[in-house]
Amino acid sequence: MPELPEAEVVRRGLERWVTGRVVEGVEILDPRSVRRHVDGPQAFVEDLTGTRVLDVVRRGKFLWMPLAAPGDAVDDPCSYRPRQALMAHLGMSGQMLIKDSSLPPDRHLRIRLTLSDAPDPDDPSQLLPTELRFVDQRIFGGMFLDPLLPTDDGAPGGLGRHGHAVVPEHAAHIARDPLDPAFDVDAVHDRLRRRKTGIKRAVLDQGLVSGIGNIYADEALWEARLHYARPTETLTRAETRRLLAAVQTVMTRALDAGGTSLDSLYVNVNGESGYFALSLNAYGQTGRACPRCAAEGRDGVIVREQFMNRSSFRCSRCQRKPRNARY
DNA sequence: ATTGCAACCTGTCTGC
DNA sequence: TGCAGACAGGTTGCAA
Repeated sequence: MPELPEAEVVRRGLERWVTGRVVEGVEILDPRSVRRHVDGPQAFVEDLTGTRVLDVVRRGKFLWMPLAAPGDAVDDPCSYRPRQALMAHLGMSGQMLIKDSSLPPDRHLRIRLTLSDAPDPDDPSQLLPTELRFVDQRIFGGMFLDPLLPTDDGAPGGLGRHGHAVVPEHAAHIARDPLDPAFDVDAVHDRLRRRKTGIKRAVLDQGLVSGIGNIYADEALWEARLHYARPTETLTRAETRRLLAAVQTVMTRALDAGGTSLDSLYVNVNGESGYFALSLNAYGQTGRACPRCAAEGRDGVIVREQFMNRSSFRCSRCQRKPRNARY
């Protein structure tokens, strides 16, 4: 999927185009894209129709839109307590597109939301596009309505304007991500030290630290010069800090570039690709000289290996396999 | 607690 | 040209 930077690009697009609008119609073109909605796709249509989108929030790779119930007046957005949210996960190939209803249906269009009219903030004489389309080739992603539960950690769930201490039920097990203001590096280090596994497996665990997927795991490990099988219980605090700082800088740079588009499957809400793929140092770079080694006149090369049933990319020289490697 | 694996899907690319 | 197989940004749930 889309990992954290891609999800955040989508969140920003949705925040600008969808916040404040009423969901006037819901059309499900493929019921498999309505996930975990307890009463099924038809109830999803009924429960979502007429609600108003209050905000767009993200934690890790999960996106959600807190909703005002039909007819509820929201005079003070800070005191209104939404009871449910429209949850979305992009899976491996999900897209959220803002389009006008006059445009033809997209290939793999699964869910279509018709939105109330709203003026374009950049040009109030024009109306914004009328639809939010969920497009997903592989159907590993999906949308569903989820109750918002109080959270005991006090801070806002993910990034978003609303500071409610609530989180959707199905995002409650997701840890804070490295770009969350409340992200706690030392707390993650303490949890890492208590685990007995390899570092890459650990950073891909969304319950420990969220938002990291296969691309940014490999990029951050390369940046921090750590092998994916390094045992977590032997990490020094300095190494954990180095790794998580690498995650933060790589993700921030990716966000600035509009995300990583390896093909046309990841795009922002306007259908545009990101260009961080041009800046990848390790992921997908099999056989290329390691950029760091090359700069130092050394001969490290990027190799590809199978790990956790997926590909891992590392430098053969500056990310050597530790003797106590853990898989 | 950790780990491996299958399942959920569609599509593209490579080699025979 | 067809066909089989590998591979692709993720999450969940179950078995060992």
